[in-house]
Amino acid sequence: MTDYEKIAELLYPNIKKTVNDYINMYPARKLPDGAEVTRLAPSPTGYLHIGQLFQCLVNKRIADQSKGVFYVRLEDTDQKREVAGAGPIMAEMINYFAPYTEGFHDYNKQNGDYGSYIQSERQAIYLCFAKDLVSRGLAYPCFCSSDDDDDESCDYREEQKKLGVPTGYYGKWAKCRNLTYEEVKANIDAGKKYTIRIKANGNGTEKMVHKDLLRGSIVFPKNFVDYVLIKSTGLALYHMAHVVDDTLMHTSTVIRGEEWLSSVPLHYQLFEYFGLKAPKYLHTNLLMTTDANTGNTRKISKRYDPWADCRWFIEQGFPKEAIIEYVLNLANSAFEPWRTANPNADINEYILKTGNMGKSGAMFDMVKLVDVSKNVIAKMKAPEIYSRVLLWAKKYDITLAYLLERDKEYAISIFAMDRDNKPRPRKDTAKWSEIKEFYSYMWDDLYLSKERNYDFEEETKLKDIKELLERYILVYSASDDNQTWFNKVKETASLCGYCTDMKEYKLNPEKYKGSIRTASTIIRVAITGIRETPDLCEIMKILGEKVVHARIVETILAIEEFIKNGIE
RNA sequence: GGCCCCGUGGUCAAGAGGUUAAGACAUCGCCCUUUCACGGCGGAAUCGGGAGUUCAAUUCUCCCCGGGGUCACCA
Repeated sequence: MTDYEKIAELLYPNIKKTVNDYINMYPARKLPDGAEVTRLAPSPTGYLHIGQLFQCLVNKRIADQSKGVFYVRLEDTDQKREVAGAGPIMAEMINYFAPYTEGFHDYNKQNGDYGSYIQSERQAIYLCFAKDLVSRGLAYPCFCSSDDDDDESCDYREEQKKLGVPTGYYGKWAKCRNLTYEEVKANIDAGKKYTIRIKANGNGTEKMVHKDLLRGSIVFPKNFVDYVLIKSTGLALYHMAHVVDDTLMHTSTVIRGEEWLSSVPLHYQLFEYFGLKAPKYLHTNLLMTTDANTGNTRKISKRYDPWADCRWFIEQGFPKEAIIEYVLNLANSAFEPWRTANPNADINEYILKTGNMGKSGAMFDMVKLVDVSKNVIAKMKAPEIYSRVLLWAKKYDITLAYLLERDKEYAISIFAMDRDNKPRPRKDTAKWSEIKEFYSYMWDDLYLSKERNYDFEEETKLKDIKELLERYILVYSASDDNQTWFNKVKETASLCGYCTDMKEYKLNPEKYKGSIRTASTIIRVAITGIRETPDLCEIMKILGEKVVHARIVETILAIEEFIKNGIE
């Protein structure tokens, strides 16, 4: 037995399995040629971040389009940062946007043959791999930390900064690197806690090449820092878990954010030490935003940007297709031309090519999302909008939900306005939360409960409004078709001195009180309170004779009141 | 500061030695129109800077500058 083997036994007498045992336990997946196995590995520290969704969608697409597998693994090795209950909620969100079968769903619900998909349950595996490294002298126990906290008590970092050399545990600062069996044993016997560190073989000048699926060849100095692999608690760090898990779970391509690029040398070293083949890597760009206060570009943060949390978009009522489309568009610029060419194709038919993904940080543009969302909603028919809005409203707006359910047909007819019967549908709704306010005049419950604030045009005189409405109410009939309806509006307008021909009006505006636009606006405002609405004739038909009548009369009365008070 | 990534209009970006430097969103103007939205037409707006290589550089090389990431017993 070598000293290394003796140390390994001393540290982990109960680990009997070998690395090979585990490797044999999880044989390669049976998948068609070219199938990619990808994963999302969130840590349960909060809720799904929009940047994670970005990673998630790319991973999912790459797997699906190659007939491979996309799975979810919970990286919960950091108990300190863990937020209770966050894991299952994250899984639910991932599943909402990118349905998956294999992996973690809940602490008592996992699917797949390569589990556990919860890292805290994999401790024995990591320790086995660590023991293997220790027994071969490629890793070693380090006692440099103080007993009760995770702060390295060695103050070598300050010294290194002063010296202007890279910070880290290496070289002469790596005091535990060459401890003998006897020294290790003495420390252990003294009850000292220890971490396991990799014994790096780079010297800071030796180079290595990483071939990234997106970024091409990148030259790094070979890793020369003895990073911690196993914490003093016995739990693994990301680097160790990544190498072990992605090997055992047979991940073919690791797609992760650019923030991981700088740890690639460490990961390669680990694979090399284990004699394992590293997966393919793709390091994506990062999602950014402009800081409202400083004007600087920065990473999207949960602290400052409420929309960093994916739930925000759902609460706002953005359809998930819109969110997916926009994020995919950010990930891959070829998406938008594809969507233009295939407006009705299922999003799962899109083939995402890794070569033309963006390399530089992408600004998250809410305005563009809104546009994408409007287009997505514009493709929906009224019944679909109805069920979508209802589903949303049940959770976020019970008043709306009540109105929708009270009279389903009525609600659908509202959503059908300027939409189902038009070649080019309206594009004015981006999210469900806008619906209630936008169509508030369509429900008396909402309309009557609000303070009336007639939005007539400034220059229109009250007495003229009154006159027009009084005349119009006499000819109005709920049974009129669109043409008849408009003819009546024109006749009334003409009688009151408005010009019904826009060209004529533009030539001689002084001859008239206003144009047919002015007259129409008066009726529109009398009925809806506002100047901008879908087709007025349709609105009046849906509202019905009684309501239209009541609203016009109410308006006339209100105007009389204004006039009485000397307002013109 | 060391190492690494990135740099085309306000935003996402196509272009890979020779182009009037695409397209989408936003913005401005006009048209259509009973309002708004839609739609149509048009405008303004971009190759970070400097050296090289070349007959020719947005495109290749180098330097600089700028932005970002990372240097934890976090992921």
